[in-house]
Amino acid sequence: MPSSLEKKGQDLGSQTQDQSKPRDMLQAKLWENPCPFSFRLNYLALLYNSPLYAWVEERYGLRRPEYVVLYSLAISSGGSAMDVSRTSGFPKNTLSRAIKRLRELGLIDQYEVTGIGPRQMLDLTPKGRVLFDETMPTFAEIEKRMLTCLTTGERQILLEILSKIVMNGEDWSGALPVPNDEIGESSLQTAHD
Amino acid sequence: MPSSLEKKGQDLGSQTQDQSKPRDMLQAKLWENPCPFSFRLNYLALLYNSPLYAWVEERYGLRRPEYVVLYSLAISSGGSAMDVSRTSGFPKNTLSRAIKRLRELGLIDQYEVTGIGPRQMLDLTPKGRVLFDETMPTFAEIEKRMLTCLTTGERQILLEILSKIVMNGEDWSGALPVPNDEIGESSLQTAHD
DNA sequence: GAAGTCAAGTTCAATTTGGAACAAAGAATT
DNA sequence: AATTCTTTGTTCCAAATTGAACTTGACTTC
Repeated sequence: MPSSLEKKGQDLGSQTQDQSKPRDMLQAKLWENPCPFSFRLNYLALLYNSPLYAWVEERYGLRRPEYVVLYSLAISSGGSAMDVSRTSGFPKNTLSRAIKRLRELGLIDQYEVTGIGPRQMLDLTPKGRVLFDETMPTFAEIEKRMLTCLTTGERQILLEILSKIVMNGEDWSGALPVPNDEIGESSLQTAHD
Repeated sequence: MPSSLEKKGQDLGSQTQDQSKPRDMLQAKLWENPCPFSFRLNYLALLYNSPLYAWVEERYGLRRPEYVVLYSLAISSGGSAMDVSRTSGFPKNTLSRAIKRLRELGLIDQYEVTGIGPRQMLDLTPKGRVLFDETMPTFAEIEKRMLTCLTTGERQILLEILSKIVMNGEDWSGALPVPNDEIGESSLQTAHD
């Protein structure tokens, strides 16, 4: 449902002040945004994820964290819960529940490996592999469609550039700059608690 | 599918075996992923959003949907709840709550405009504008840091390409391909409920 | 080898979320 | 003009999420 943006290509030059507002807001977020890159990131991730995870849930009864675990294990040949957490952003207790359910469904197995602390290694069962092989093409197909409007060269450049940013993630993510911190008490009462 | 800058961090075996696995999963998601673009999208959005919204919540007591409303209204000079919903992905009831709280805090105003259905126009109060002006630079700064590893040309190209994909969003988002749909009952009993 | 430290995973409780039903204001159709 | 239809926004409530505390197992240091 979050995908019905601007059904008709109405001319937005009319300027009657209250007509095509949703389009205006999208245009503003695209072209008058102090964070133009971040917006595109979030917006595209949204447009991509929503229909796919809705489909997986409706058709396979797997919620998003569960499918994320399955997918992560599939392409990296196993791993631990913390691996999935760090590369997907879900907190470990959410993943703990997801893993429990996936095991109950017989989609993944848990190997107790001694010598690495309380860590437990996870991997797909054959059944889990079948489910992944069955669903993955749909994810790949939407990604393919998403990139159809680009030339082959553009697709290559895009991946290269994004890779660069990801690999430098440790440099920019983390500590905040907090421009006027420690001095300005902010215009708003810190109303939490 | 990987391009020229393959496997930069392959030499991390010098460390103990402790930290090697999460690295491996990240590398797998980067270079052996059938959806390499989607992963980068989600991963970068995560890395960007998490610290920022945590900061806004801790420092200003505003949760993410609330700040999203504020930000959206700020850069598009007002709008309706549905405008924000469609451009941000949050469902309308979540935004309804957020709007209510922002009004209670005196950060936004609600103008009843007759003649446009039940739609209500929202806009920032001066107080809301101050809060936006105070917080926005931090968001912009993180985005700037995120892009420091790129040349000016690369930044330009990146924005152009992403814009193209966003503008074609209606073409690829929406109906799913569902490769082997309608026939295979899937390998998993639809175990939801 | 015993105590302390640390990271991974689980459980619990409180909060947040979002689907569904509902209410309200125009617009469209007759 | 009356009756539907459509779109926006709100309320309700069940379910999901996640921070915090807790448990477990291994490594470190004495």
